[in-house]
Amino acid sequence: MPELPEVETLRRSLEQHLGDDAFARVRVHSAALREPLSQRQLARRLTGHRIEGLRRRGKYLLIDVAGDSTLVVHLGMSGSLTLESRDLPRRSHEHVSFDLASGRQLRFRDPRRFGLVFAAETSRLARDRHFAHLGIEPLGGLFTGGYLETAASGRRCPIKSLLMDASVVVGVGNIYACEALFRSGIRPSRPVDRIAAPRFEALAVQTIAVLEDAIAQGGTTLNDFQNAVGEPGYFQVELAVYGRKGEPCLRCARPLARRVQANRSTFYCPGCQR
DNA sequence: CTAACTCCCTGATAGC
DNA sequence: TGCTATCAGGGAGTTA
Repeated sequence: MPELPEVETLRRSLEQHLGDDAFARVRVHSAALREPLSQRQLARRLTGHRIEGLRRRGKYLLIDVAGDSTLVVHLGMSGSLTLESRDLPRRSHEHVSFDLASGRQLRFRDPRRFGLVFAAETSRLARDRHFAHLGIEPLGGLFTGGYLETAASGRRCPIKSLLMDASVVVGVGNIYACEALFRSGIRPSRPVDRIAAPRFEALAVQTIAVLEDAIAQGGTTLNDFQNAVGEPGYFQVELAVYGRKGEPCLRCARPLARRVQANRSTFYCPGCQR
């Protein structure tokens, strides 16, 4: 389940291994993703263009090419983007392949097809409908307790919903929301209008901390996450609450609980989190 | 406006 | 062994 740390891990591994390269050919094998893939659009914007840089916005990976175009990739639930040998046979659920000038191939694979791949004009990307409504980057220096408190004003939703609201702050999915709330001692169901300033501050600090810790470990690999060259992450061994229902809390040893909140599994400690 | 739901998809796993 | 049910969830859309 790629969240911000996994996408950042992918970005860094691509940056490291891609080097100076260019798109030579784009092939769409199956177009039915979250939004229909357009071979024509991808080919027109990418073919023959040199790769100029790799960026990330929330959970979106952005590959900028010469000529004011950007390849946008969202991994959804089960997506992967890997550098392969061109000779390697196509695997199931490989929806797009990008031949590179160096002879290698970049492949997008996504069994559950919640992912997204498209190309757009770089200079208009911020106004694209996928990005226009997005909130701030949690690791961008503006994410503070005060920011969260302001975002919460006038709202009464559970704090976990606020933390996972991409129009407030991007990149925080179910796993890291659970972990950040555990680290800050806040119960996920607590209404945002019942949280005082110091606790918002703790939550901002701990959200940043858990994301940075996960990036340092190359992300979390529960089932299938891998970076651009097929390596897994290792943060799963440091998860304190996610997936640990019934197991002892690392802080107070009481059994951890699981509740369904907003149709998502929420893991927390009934003892430590209030 | 907010909050809470539904849907999309397939692989892994549990239960019988 | 082989079936069926359940679960995983980001983001868009719908409903109240």
